[in-house]
Amino acid sequence: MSLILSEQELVRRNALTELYQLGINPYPPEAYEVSASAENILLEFEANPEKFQEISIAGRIMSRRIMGAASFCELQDSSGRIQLYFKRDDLCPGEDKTLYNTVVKRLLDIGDIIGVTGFVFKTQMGEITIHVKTMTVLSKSLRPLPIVKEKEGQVYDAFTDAEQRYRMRYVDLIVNDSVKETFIRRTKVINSMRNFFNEQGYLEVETPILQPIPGGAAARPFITHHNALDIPLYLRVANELYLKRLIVGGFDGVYEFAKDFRNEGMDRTHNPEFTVLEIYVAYKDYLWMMDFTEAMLERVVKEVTGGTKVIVNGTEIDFQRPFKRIAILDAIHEHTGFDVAGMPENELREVCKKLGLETDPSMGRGKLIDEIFGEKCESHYVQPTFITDYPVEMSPLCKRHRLNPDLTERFELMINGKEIANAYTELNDPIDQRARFEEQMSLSERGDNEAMFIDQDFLRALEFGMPPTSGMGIGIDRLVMLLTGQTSIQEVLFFPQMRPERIRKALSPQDFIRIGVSEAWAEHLIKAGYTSVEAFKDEKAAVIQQKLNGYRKKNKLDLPAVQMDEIERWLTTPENTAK
RNA sequence: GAUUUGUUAGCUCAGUCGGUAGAGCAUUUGCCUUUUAAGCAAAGGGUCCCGGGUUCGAAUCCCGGACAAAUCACCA
Repeated sequence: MSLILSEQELVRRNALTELYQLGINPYPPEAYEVSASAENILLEFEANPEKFQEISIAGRIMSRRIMGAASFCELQDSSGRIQLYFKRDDLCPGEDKTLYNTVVKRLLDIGDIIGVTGFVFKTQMGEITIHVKTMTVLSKSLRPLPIVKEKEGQVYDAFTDAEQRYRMRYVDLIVNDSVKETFIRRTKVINSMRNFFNEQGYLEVETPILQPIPGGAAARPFITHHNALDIPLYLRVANELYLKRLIVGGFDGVYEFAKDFRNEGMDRTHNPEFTVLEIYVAYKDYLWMMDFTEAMLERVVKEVTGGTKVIVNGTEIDFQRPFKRIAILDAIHEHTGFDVAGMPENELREVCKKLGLETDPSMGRGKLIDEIFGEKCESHYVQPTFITDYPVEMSPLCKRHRLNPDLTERFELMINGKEIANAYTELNDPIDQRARFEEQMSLSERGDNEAMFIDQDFLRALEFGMPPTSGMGIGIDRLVMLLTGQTSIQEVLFFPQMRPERIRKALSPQDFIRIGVSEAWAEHLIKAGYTSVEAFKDEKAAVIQQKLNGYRKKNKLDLPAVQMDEIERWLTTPENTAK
C-alpha cells in the first residue's frame, strides 16, 4: 500500500534520504551514552558549574530557532527540557561545515531524537544552555508533531482534541507535560499501596484472568473460547474467589492488583478493562478492615501528594483519619425519612414509588435498597465515608452481621459521591454460601442477568475450611482519578478503549496501473484528484484529458501530453482485482 | 442506547446571507553569531469527516452514516 503523504512528511522523508547520502545513519544501532538529564543540569548547574563542563545528553528536539551561523533548539528528555546552542565553527572546527549548514540547519526537524555532547553555560538571556560540541542523529522523525508553544505559563495551540490524545497517547505524552505527571502519580499510588501491604507481610499473588466460571461479582463477562480444550472461557470480572482459595490454602494475607473486565457500557467512569486491588487477610473482620483501609489511604495520599487534602473539580477532599461511618439503613433514613429496616419487598417497592424511583419485577430487596441508596444518598458522601451493614440480599459473599442476620458485615467507602472501596467480613460458612448462591440463581431466573454464577469448586474449598477473613477491594482507576484531580477515567488509563479508528484506504498508483494506465501517469492521476478507480472510470474521456493535461501544464511535468485514444484504452480495460 | 455539540491545511482555529477556502504556528527559500511563542521577506500546502438531497451554485441548508466529547440511561 502506498501512502499519501503530506508535504511535511515528504520533506522529512527527503531529509532522511539526504542523511543517508551524507553517510549518516538516521537510526544508528549503537547505544548513546548519556551523562546528564535536563532536570539535573537545570537544578545543579549554578551551584556546581564545574561538574557540567563535559556532558552528554539525548532527547527529542521540541523547538528550533535558526540563525545564520548559530542556532538554538530545545531538547526534551524524560526529565524535562533544556536549550541547546549550536555554533557553526564549534560544531565544525574544520573546513567542512556540512554538519552545521546542512544537517543541523536543514535536515533536523522538530521531533527528531538526537544526542549531543558539550558544556553547559548561561546565555545573555539568562537561560541555562548546552553549548554543543558534537551532535549525533539517533532517530529521524517522519511525522510532524503538534506544535505547542508556551510563554509565561500561557499555552498556545495546545494539543487538546480528546480523540487524538487518546488514540495517539504517545503524542499526548510528548507534547503535554501534565499527562506524564498523571501517570507517574498513578504508579506512585500503586507502589505506595504495595509497600504498605508488603510491610505487613502480605503476599502479592497472581490469579487466573481466564476463568471457566466468571465469579466474585455480578457483571456481564467477556466470553472467549479455548480451542484445545474446546470450552468457553471468561475474562474475569473479579478475582475474589481465587484469592479466598489462597486463604483456604493457608496464606495469612494475599493481595493482587488485578485487571478485571466487564462487558458493559463505557463512560467517563467506566472502561471495559480496569484495575482493582483486592486484599484478603485471615483472622480479621470488617471493623479491622475499616481501620486498615483508613490507615492505608491516609498514608498513600500523604506519600503521593505531601498532604491529606486533594481538590477534585473544585471540591476539597480530606483523607485525614478517621473517616465517618454510617450504616446504610441509617443513611437512607437520614436522607429519605423512611425506615426500611426489616421491610418486606412489597413495602420497599411502595417506598421506591413514593420516592419517584423506577423498579422492575426482577429487583429483590437488596436491589431495591441499593436503588434507594444510589439515587437518594450516595451523592451526599463527598468526604470519605464508610457505609456499613448492607442487607444480606445485596451481598452474597459476605458474612451475616453478628447482631442482625438480615444484614451483612460489609462496608463501602464513598468518596466524592462515588464508591471507591468495598469490603466484607468474608462468608466462610459453606452451607450458608451455597444457600446464598442458590438465592442468586433464583434472582437470575427472575431476569436479573447480573446475578452470580455458582462456582462449585469455590464451595468445595470453603468446605475444607476457610479461616475467618476480611477482604477489601479498591477501584484503582477511580482512586487515581481522585488523587490526580481528573474527572474522566480515560485520563488515568494510558490507552483507554476507543471505537476502532476508520483508516481511510489509501489509493495506490498500482490500482491505476492495473487498468492499463502507464506508470508515469498513475501517480499523477491520484494527485490530480482521482480518489478511486471507479470515480475515474465514471468520468468522460474528454474531461480526463482536459484535467490531466491541465495538471501536466500546471506542474510542468516532463511527460508527453496524454492522447484521447490512450485514455479510451484505460477506461475500457477491466480492472484486474487480483492482488 | 438517547439527546446535544463538534469534525475545515501537519497543529490550533476563523469562515458573514448559499457565490473563487482564510489566519497564526509549522513547512520550503533567502537574510541574520546569545535567540526564546525569535525576527524580517517571499512561497508552497485543502477529499472543508463520508454518502445522498435541494439549488444555476453547498464548507454553509436538508436527510442518512462514521468518529469524538458532554449530559442521561446502563453499570454490587
